[in-house]
This record gives sequence, C-alpha cells and structure tokens, in this order.
Amino acid sequence: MKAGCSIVEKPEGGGGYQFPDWAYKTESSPGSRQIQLWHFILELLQKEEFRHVIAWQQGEYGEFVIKDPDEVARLWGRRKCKPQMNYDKLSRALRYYYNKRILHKTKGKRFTYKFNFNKLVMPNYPFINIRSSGVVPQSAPPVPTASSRFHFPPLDTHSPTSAVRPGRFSAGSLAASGQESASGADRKAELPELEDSSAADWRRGVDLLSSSRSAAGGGLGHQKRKPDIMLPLFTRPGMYPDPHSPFAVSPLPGRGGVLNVPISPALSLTPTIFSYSPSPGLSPFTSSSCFSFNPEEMKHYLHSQACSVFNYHLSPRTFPRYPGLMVPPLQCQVHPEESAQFSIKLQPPPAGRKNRERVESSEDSAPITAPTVAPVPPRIKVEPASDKDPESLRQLVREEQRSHEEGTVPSSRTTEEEKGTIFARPAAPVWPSVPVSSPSEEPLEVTEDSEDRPGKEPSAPEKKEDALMPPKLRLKRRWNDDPEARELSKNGKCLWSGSGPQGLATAAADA
DNA sequence: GACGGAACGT
DNA sequence: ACGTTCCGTC
Repeated sequence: MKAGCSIVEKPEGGGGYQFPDWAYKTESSPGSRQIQLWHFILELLQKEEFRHVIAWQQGEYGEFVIKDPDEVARLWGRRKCKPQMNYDKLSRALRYYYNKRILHKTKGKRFTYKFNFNKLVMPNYPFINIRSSGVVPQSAPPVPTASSRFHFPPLDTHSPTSAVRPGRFSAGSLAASGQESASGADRKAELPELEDSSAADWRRGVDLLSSSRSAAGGGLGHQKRKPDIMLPLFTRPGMYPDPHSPFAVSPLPGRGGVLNVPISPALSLTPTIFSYSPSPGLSPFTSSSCFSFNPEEMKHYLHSQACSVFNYHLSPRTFPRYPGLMVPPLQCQVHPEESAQFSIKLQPPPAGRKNRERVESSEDSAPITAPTVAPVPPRIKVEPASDKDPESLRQLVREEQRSHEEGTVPSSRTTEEEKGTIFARPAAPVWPSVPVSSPSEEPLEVTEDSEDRPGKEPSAPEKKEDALMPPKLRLKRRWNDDPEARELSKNGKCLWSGSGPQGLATAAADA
C-alpha cells in the first residue's frame, strides 16, 4: 500500500476545519476510496491559504479559477501520491466531470471552471437537527449580490474532543456520489455556458444521483449503495459558529475536511430549512445515537423532498421510497415502484482502439496500407427518448417550477419565510482575513476517525421500510441489523485507517 | 489551453 | 468508478 504516502496535509488541530468522518468514508469516495478531485477542489477552495492558488470567481455562482495550475496539480498529486501529476492530467480528470455534470468549463476563461452545484444536490436525511440548527455557508462561492446577510456568531471551536455533536455538521454536508451512468452524450449539445438551470439537464443530473439511491431502497440496500452527492445546505443564518466552516464543530477531532463544501451558489438560494446528512449508510441513523426518528421528522423529510422537487427540478425519483408518507402540499405521491424504476441511458462502449492498434501494430511494417479493416462502430450515444418518469409528478413539478423559478422561494418553504429573504440571495461571504490559525499550507487531510460509531441502531429509515416489507424479510433484516451496521462502520473505518492520525502530519513538510 | 479517446491502474 | 497517463486534434 502506499501507506507511507499519506500525505497529508495536516489536520490542523484548532484552526483547521473539521468534518464528520463520513465525509471520508467510502461513500464519499466511490471507487477508489480516496478523495475525489472535486472534493479536493472544494476543499482548496474553502481554504484561505489557497486563495492564491485557486479561488472562487467573483460574480459567478460556483465558478472558480485555478490561479496556479501547477500548484493545484502539485497539491493534488501530493494528495494522491502521484508526484507526476500535472495540470494536464488534472485537467483531464476535471474534464471527466463534464459529463458527470459536476463541473463544466467556463469557456473563454482560462483555468476557470464551474461547479454544477445544483446537480449535485441530493436531499438526504433532513431530519437532523432540522429546526434547531442553522448552517451557513462559509467559504461560499461568490454570489452576485452583495448583501451580506450572514452573520457568524463567534465560534466555540474548541471541542476537538470526541464530543459528538452530530447536529452541528449534519446540516451541511456533502457526500460524493456515484453519479455516472450519465451519458454525457448531450454535453456537446449543450450551450457553452448552459447554465445549471437547464431544467432538463438538471433533472437529469439529479436523477442520476438520486436514482441510484432510491433504487437502493431507501438507504438500506446494503453494500451496493452508491454514494450520494450532497451539498451543504445551510438552514438558517446566524447559527453557525464558524464563519469559515460549517463543520467547524464537527465531532471529529482534527480533521481537515474535504466535504465541507462551500455552499453552492445554487444552494445558497435554497430556501430549505432542512439539513442534509450523508448517505444512508453513514446516516446518523446508523451511526449516531443522537438522531432519532419520528414520524414528524419523516414528514418533514418528505416534505423537504417534495420541495426539492419543486425547487430544484428534481426528478420525483429523487424521493426515497416512503410510499406511506404523504407530502401534503404537493400531493405528489410517489409510488415506490415508480421511483424505483428508471431507465438507464445507454452508452455504447467506446469503440476501443485495441483492434485498431492491434491491426496497426501487426502491420507496422506496412504503415499506410489498409485501414480497411475495422468498421468503426458508430459512436452514437443512445439515449432513450423518454425519461420515463412518472409523468404526473413531473408535470406537477414542471408547473410548479414555472411559477417560481429557480431562485424563487417556493411557498412551501415554511418557517423560513418569516425570516424572510434570508435565502433570497446570500451574499458571498467575504472571508475576511481568516485567522485560521494555520500558516501551514496543507489543509486537508484526514485524520482517522475515531470510533464515533456507537453501534447505534439503524433505526429510522429502516423502521419505515420495515413496515413495507414482507414480514419475512423484515425479520431477517432485524436480525441482521446490528451486525451489519457494525460491519459497515468497520469497513468504512478501515478504509481510512491506513496509518492513523499521525501519519497524516507528514506532508506538511513539503512546502 | 482545452478537449476527449484510449488504455491502464486501483 | 475514478482517476492517471498519453496523445492527437482543434
């Protein structure tokens, strides 16, 4: 293993941002189990120290500029233990995000990219601390307006201990997503600067993210669950302790975090008062005793989901499957089945060069001879015409949507409203000089989490499901509940435990 | 510089 | 899945 490579940027005891451990779990890093580039980018983006290297572009939601490509590449390379990393490679990786709709290029502007935040948004389990805590974006991307509405109360940072305060960071979170399956086919078709608002696009993007989850079965489909992308949502201003980090008070001691995603521009407009939590697997339900489930919460949750549909043009599929629950205001009932079924966009595998090359190589001697050989498969990306969504719902959504466009706050917003406009247009936090304590430049890095997983009962979601589940299965599940949960957490932990907290401190030296 | 195909690694 | 590495093309 490249254990020794754990680079790492220091965890920064006090000044650093701390994140919930789930941010580092598998869920957040599909596949490789390691940090994903976009996480990393966000991470850098949120650190004052790297402002000269990469920073949000003023005036554009989610847009950022890589001021020092080489440096960013270097940092990335270090993080990934890829000394050979360079901007060219990094940018390739970035380009892959285009199709995934995580990012897109700002044409005409060098080294400038833009996050498609709204496409990443995935409502998850908002039951957490919903009403009591508010989270405010800290290092948020610039927002057009200048109204600095947010005030950040003094931070009570020091709680590096294991004091767990789930509620705190639960509100803002970002989990990776399995995304994918998106055919990026249409990408080229999109307008150069097609905004995130392209509803269709939008929906699609979200669907991607959500479909897997819903299909997974309300967060229960063990093991094979795709990670979800979640962006931090701030609920109510004024509650957040640290002007710079929504996760400042994370229970996880000293951990540079990745997922402390600066609120997305898109989200910044989000009126939601619900907070989001990590993917199901890491959901508080299973990991923390601080979360409890209750019908009311569930209702809220659902409601929020519904709102999301309206607000973000999310596909109905976004709804988890809680058929029994009603979403009053929207009365869009989502059938479990419906939400479960979604079509997949086909994308024929690339023609592959193997054949071609094989032929070539076998004929090197005769260079130009005959390419006559390979009938290059058409590179056509097939995309089912219909998006097979529950039309009805879709319709609803569309309509609603029409009424209140993107930035507008849906009426269902509830309580938030009174505060009025709070979310209308959050101003870009003008991070003043930040005494983030560390002069050190290595931000990130993760220290290992401590077993903050008191084998909590996977209660809430499961219960819900239980009700809908055949007795037999139900039993079985019950039976396995705990063990599984334990197992899961173990796994997650294992992933990152390569060298423990200490190993992390290494990299700092680099600079 | 930006893009994207292809092969390969984990 | 998510890059990393190369590379040809624009």
